[in-house]
Amino acid sequence: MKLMDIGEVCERTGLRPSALRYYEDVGLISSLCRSGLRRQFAPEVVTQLALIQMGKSAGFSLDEISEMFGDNGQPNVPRERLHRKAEDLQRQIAELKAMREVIKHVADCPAPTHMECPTFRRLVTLAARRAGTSSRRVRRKPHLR
Amino acid sequence: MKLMDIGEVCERTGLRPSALRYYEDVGLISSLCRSGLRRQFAPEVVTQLALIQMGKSAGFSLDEISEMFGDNGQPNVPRERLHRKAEDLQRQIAELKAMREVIKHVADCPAPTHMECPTFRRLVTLAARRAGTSSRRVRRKPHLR
DNA sequence: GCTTGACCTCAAGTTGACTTGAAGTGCTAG
DNA sequence: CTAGCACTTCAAGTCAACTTGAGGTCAAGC
Repeated sequence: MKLMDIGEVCERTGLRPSALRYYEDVGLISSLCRSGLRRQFAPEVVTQLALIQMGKSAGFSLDEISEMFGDNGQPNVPRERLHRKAEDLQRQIAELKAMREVIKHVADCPAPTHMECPTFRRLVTLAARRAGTSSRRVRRKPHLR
Repeated sequence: MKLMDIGEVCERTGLRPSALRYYEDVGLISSLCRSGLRRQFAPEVVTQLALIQMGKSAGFSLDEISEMFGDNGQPNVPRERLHRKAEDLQRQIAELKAMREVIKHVADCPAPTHMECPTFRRLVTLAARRAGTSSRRVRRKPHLR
């Protein structure tokens, strides 16, 4: 089980060193030891980081992610709670689908002003009703250098 | 066509006055006129705001939203671009579904450590592969008072 | 005339998730 | 022995999307 420098982890995950150090800081991942000053990571962090990236793009905050999969990918949260997360996700999926329909409609509908198109209004008001009931929050645009 | 005070718009949308003023500031919505100091909004802003909320919970930034539906809900963006947005959304939907599967699995799988469970690893690596190809970014947790 | 309540403006603060920069460490190669 | 490189720490900066707070306006009701 060969250990990796931060640079190698970066290469394999596409993340930047500063991000990995930050994740370690907040306890999302951990390095096994140091070689001199350098952090040494076990190969599993690559999988863990994949999980983290997935969680992020699903709209979970780092806090929620570490809640779901503790320091080593183990969930430290009751099943019931996880099932609620899954339901949350289900709701967010529905919202995204609604949004996709609206966008497709806008792209293709020839009506001069969408606010007057009944299909459009129906899509939006339906979606708005749902939006009120959901509490999903989603991550923001990362600052891409 | 009766005009509305900011307070009424807030009531109908669940948004806070400060948010509406901010949206007006950045040009997402606009008030028709003032009565004294008070902004007067047309009833359509309610629909517009629903659209905005939908966009946000779909992970679009306010910038992207105003790009998609200009100041009055009219898109000022070529169809082709909108179709790309729809495809983006499709990808994000797939990611969310993957995440949902992972969570469901974690909730129910009896394996002592998930990192060793083959199903888990398969789900994660599959999802990671996809995550690399997508560029969807998603809004962050709002600061709920 | 005075209070109350709903609005207003403007500047500054907050949050999460990093990034940036300055200054230092430690191994390797020439 | 020195240079270079990949790493290190730590404090401060950045970004979007608001919120908060101080101080002001205005119409309505007592």
